[in-house]
Amino acid sequence: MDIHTDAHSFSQMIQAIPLLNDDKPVSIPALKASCAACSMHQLCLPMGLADADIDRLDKIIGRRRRLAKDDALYRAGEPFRNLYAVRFGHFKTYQVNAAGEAQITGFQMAGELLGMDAISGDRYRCDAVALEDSEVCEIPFGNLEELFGQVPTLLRHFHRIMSSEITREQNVMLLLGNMRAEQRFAVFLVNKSARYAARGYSPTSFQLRMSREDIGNYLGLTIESVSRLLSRFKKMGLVAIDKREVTLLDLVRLKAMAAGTEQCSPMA
Amino acid sequence: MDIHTDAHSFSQMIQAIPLLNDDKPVSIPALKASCAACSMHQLCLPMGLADADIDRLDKIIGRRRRLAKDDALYRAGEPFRNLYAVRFGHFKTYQVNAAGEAQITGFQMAGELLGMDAISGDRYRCDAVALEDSEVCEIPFGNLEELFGQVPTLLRHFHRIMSSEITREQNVMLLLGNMRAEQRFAVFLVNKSARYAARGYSPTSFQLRMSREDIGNYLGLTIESVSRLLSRFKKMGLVAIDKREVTLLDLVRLKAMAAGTEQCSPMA
DNA sequence: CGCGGAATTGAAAATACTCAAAATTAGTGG
DNA sequence: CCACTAATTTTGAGTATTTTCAATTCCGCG
Repeated sequence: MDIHTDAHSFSQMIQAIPLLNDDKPVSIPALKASCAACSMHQLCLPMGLADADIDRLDKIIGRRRRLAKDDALYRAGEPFRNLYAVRFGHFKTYQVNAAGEAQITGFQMAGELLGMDAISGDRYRCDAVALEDSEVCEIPFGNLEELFGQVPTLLRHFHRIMSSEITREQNVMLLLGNMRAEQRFAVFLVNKSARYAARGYSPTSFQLRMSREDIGNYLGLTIESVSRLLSRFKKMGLVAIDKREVTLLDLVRLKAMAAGTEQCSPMA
Repeated sequence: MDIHTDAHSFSQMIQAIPLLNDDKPVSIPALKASCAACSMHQLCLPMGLADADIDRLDKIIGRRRRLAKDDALYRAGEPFRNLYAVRFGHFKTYQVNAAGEAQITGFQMAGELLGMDAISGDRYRCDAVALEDSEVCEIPFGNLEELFGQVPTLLRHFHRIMSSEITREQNVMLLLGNMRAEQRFAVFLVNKSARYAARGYSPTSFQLRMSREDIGNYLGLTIESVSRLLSRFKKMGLVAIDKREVTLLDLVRLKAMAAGTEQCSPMA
């Protein structure tokens, strides 16, 4: 309901952001992306590509899309045309079952690819929603497929990305299938830590972009359990938390808990 | 311990199976596969390929491998060279965490592809173990990648297969994240039913190839819970079971339970 | 026929959930 | 900018589903 206001203030904010395109004139409002200039190109699809090949990739990349908090990038059932690479901001993807209950299947951050689950059915399989004001590169999949024939390095990297997504999901299955609540939560925090570290941010201090409810849903726990877990971790000196700003005070112990080597007292 | 005996009797059995290769002389003991002649080629990698392209695929396919029950097709940590397509038999794949606990991430049957999670790390990420005497086609991934450049249809289908694997795992996340035990088990049965139906087998009567323990592990439940569930379903007239031979007596109601539309009484 | 692994069943315990209320935070309008 | 309202989060108490531990039973196999 108040998304409109958000979107408006966000579009004002956008004006202030310097455009990174410099190679060619920018057509407004359809911003074109430039992988070479993107800070995420070491993590994203163009990883490891020669400059010439990055240019070819740039040519097929569609416009950028900006989304305000709570905007849907796509929704389950919509026809699949594009993959999306997150430029900045954060997203969540979730599936909705027949009974209308949602399961969050992932949280995505800058440099990560969205929409790969849609390739097989020609329709998006889940909803992708921005957790904050965000920007993505639109990657028309048909064009990408054509490019695969010309840039084998790109194809190989794409396969690696899809493969890691499979691996990531297997790790979540492991988490949901045989970890207790406290271990799940430790894994969650340590995983966030590592991903921020990979992007040059602090591994011990970051903002949780999602609500407690989202965390709980992702971890297969209720919001109350997440809240209690957080309180307990705080009491144990493992973390400090102010609103959604987390500081990991004892990353060593958190990692041990995530690995299952160490455990703390019951919920009490 | 009696695996050796199994393997021996199995290798005897193998002698009796007529070889399907006819194009060229078969080098023994490295059996070559022929996709065109394979009963699974409508479900497997060659799906939708023109005859000429199937031939090209055949040329790169490595030997067939036969495995006795409990044999490992590959183990986590081994270098990744091949994908494997199941010709007949059943497999399970499982990950082992730092604490040594396993989580089964999938059960694979004829026509399904194994090893896709290994592409990103150049090593297998999980163990793949035969649930019964089985056979796979070895698909050297390097060769497959070369073929992708020449057979775009094959590439597209490969992407669809990887994408469906992502989708499948998302569905398991949904199952583990927010379903009660009885719903999980109903989903499990209905899923098996559909996959057998797709292969021309009865959707209402089939053998569970895995132990109760494997089922429990996969569903995030204990073996005791699975056993109780089975007893309850039997008492309700939903299924009949003799050892590992299941008959689904009320597929409609099972589907409703799987969808979350209907639920039965608590564990009592 | 007896051994051993797998499966079933029962009783007790524990983890996490539900329901409910209070406290905190974010958003909105004056 | 502040105050008010709505939403989110925290905390508590009681409950329920599933687990754990233990004892049988069932079956395949030697």
